[in-house]
Amino acid sequence: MFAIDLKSGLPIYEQLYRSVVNMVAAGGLEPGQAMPSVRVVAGQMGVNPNTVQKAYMFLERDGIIYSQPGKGSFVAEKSGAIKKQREQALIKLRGSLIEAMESGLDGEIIVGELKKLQLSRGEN
Amino acid sequence: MFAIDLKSGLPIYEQLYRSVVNMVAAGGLEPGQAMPSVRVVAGQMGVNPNTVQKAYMFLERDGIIYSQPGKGSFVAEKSGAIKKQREQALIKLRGSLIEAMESGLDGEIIVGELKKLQLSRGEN
Amino acid sequence: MFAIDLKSGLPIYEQLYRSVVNMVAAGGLEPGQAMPSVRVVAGQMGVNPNTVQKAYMFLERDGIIYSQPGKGSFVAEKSGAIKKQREQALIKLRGSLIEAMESGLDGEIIVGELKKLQLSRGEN
Amino acid sequence: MFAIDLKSGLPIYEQLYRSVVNMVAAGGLEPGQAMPSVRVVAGQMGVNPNTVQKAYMFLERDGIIYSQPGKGSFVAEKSGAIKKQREQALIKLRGSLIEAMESGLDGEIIVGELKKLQLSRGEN
DNA sequence: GTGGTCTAGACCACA
DNA sequence: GTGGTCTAGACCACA
Repeated sequence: MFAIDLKSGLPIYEQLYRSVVNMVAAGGLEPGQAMPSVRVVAGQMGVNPNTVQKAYMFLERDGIIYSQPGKGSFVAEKSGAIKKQREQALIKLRGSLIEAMESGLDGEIIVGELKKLQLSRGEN
Repeated sequence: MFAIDLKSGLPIYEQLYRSVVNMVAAGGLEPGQAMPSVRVVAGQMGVNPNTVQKAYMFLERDGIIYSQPGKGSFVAEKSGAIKKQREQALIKLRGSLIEAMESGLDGEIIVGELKKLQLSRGEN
Repeated sequence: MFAIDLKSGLPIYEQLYRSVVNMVAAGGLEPGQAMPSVRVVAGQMGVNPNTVQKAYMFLERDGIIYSQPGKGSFVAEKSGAIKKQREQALIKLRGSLIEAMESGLDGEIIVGELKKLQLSRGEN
Repeated sequence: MFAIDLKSGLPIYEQLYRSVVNMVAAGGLEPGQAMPSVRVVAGQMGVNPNTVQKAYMFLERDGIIYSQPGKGSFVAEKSGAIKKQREQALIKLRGSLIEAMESGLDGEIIVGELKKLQLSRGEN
């Protein structure tokens, strides 16, 4: 249903959050589509309903989904998810760049890594 | 003495660990040099000795320092620790770069972030 | 629950660590199985939770178990840990054999020790 | 003067003890020969006199050296040192064998290691 | 004095 | 309830 890894160390609600964001951004969840209910997700993934509820709360706060009382939760505009995903990617990237530079990795090596990845992705 | 920020959310022992690693990498602590004792660090930083002990334990485990009960703790050879640190930073950086590109962040934006960081670090 | 001997001189957390490693290696603890909680182990063995926590921390660091805050600790895949353990045992054994031979101990005496141990273990 | 490794983790007095035992057993220190005084050893090795004193105390207790009040310490019979060395090697070997077997290493593998070492030493 | 271990007990995020 | 962090304070071997 959603991709979570119990061994990853990341809180499960955080993994659920990201999984939904990524699915909306990638088109796996269409805008307007009904989200599975908290209980269904919890049941199918063998996870505590409180945990799913927490993920949904943050998703709504960030405008990735919206809830209609009595009807359930629905997927919001795709653009919001994409924006959020980029924000998160950028924050993480900044952290990695700082660590890389603090460890003495040269700027050229970093740009080299980037170019290698661009090439490999361009060839896919 | 060492840089820690109680509000950062990161555990204190983890901040101490990183602070020492960075100082060794930057040459602020020379190989063979005596580290300030667990009790001294605890006293000067207003932190419990157990917390400092925990940081020192991880530092020894990772070969950054070595301890001699009864004598004190000493900075280990620089090369091993630094090399390991760079490896880890590079692996993390690759992951972030892939995520950034998958989220649609442009290569130019990424290089831009790198340049911003280089400037801010160069000006320090 | 786990085998510890307060008189042995070895730290309690180290004995707990070894006991768990041996049980996983011997199949007494199956991969994926839930470990008894830190508090339960502490209570049943008459030991402080911090001490058990320390053992669990090292077990997780070495990939013998993995922890999920809020859920519990679980036995990890068997293969990785065991393989590592064997490697370390073999390296240590080689060192001991060299020392034994250098000190003039005969090969037959060494094999005799091995057979004695095999007998005593086979009879358990 | 004597072989000690500050990073080894073994107490220094224990390393001094072993170093003397090995030197007597190997003939580097002759029976009847005067041992360097505690102060000289401490001075030359940059070690606390208390530490050297402790090593000498155990060496005398185990009959490796003997002291003549007012004259100093002297190397005892070679046979005592050799016997002690073998004892220690055997104790260490037993520990390694137990660990090796607990980690699941087969008895044949262990004997194989022994034979490999015997061959390589026979060819030296 | 120095590192290392341990107890007792508190508080936190997460489930 | 569960793991994780932290304080306060004791005790030990070693130097």
